[in-house]
Amino acid sequence: MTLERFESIRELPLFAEMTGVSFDALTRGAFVQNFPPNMVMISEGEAADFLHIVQSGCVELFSTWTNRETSVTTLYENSTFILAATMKDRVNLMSARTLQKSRIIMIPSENVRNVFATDPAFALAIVDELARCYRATIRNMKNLKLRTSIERLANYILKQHHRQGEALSYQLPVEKRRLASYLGMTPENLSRAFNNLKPHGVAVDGQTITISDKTKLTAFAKPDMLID
Amino acid sequence: MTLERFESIRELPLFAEMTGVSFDALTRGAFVQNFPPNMVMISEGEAADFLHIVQSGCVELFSTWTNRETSVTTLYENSTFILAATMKDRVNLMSARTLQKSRIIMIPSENVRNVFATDPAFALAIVDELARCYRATIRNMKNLKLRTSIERLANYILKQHHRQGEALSYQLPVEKRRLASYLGMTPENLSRAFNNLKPHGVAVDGQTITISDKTKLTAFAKPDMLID
DNA sequence: GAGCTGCCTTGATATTTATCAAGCAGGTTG
DNA sequence: CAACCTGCTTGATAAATATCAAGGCAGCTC
Repeated sequence: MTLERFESIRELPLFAEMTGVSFDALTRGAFVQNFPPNMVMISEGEAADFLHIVQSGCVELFSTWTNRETSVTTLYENSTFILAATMKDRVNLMSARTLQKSRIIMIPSENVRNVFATDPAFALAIVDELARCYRATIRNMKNLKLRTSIERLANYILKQHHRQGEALSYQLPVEKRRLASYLGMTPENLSRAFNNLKPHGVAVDGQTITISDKTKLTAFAKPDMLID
Repeated sequence: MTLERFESIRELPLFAEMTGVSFDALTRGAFVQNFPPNMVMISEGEAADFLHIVQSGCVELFSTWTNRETSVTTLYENSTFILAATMKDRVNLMSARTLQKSRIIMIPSENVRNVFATDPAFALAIVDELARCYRATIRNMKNLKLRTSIERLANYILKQHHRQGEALSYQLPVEKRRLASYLGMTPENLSRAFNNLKPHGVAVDGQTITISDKTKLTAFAKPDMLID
């Protein structure tokens, strides 16, 4: 029987098309957990025992190596994570921490693999999600390898502008130091990069970004369908 | 009926577990094509009409942006590519060129999607392959963001050493300029990076790498299960 | 309101990486 | 064999990026 607390995810693309029986099988043994901000929920190298879904709040995936750390991505409401490790029954390659108070749904990995084998609609949704995440990562890597840090920032500003309904003025969704890490630079350099973008039509005041000349910014950023 | 020329891939993990009927449906309309070296087979932005499999030879996936180019990965015998774009029916995010004379098997993307929906064993194999590629890309990105170019080279040398049966002396499998691009640096810098590794137990002569002090090299490279 | 604290910014400097310009070596070709 | 290629290397220099050290500012706490 489907518990009420999982209703919120039933309509997500990943679960919408599967049968009710499959959904019940999937959520058997699943649970919801509340986390305070800045809490490491998952450490890289651990077994992926649960598929995670952000019900509310915000989660950062990051990785470390010899005292260095880098932010890989930030996830918001309705995003899933740990899907690839779940499907392959392997350890996580990334760690996860909450950035805000967050509610996370956790579905036993074994359920995911079992239902995958029996419900074709779910299988299709899983493949779709995996392929989407994979392609997003390829784009991310192209961004890192083909652009300078200032170009990456310019394109980030344009993408956020688009995501926030084409608003010419908007708030950054994350702290600057995390943005810096996501874009592959230091916080100091991010500050300087914002200054470098002034002549290209960008004004910054705290968390507020204002695009004063979108044409100029676009000309500089050269956004690309196959990266952004 | 399965044509003889596709027998060679029947035993690959991606196709081994599916039914004969499914395999026939999959390879209907498929074909084999021979390419000379240094031939661009696929350009990013094009529709992914075929799933590609390297039967023999060697293929480089690469990407370009505003007159810059970067090598993303190099594929050898029995590797598939364009799988994510095939499953999502989207354009390719990367271009592909042969590095040597190569035989490529091309399977219509529509067949792949159709058989995915009807053959659970194939569906499982597809997900496995996608998740594997996705995780490889995450590792690649961690390598790029968490390490300097010299550290990346040191770990590359160790990985090849392992791949080539722990041989302390071996040939680089690709040209140095492509290796440089793969590792996210210029050919000039790759040369200098090799020089920098001399005191860490690496000797280079043309395409031949010799590890003279594996302990020292390993201490410098700090290889990591979650990256390499 | 005084004093913290954490994040961001700025300036000075160092390191890393790229660019530009020769030059070299091995293989190919006329 | 000489004249090319082409890819690699080296040196000099420039650009990009990181590090270190203050300092500023907003939001807390007491």
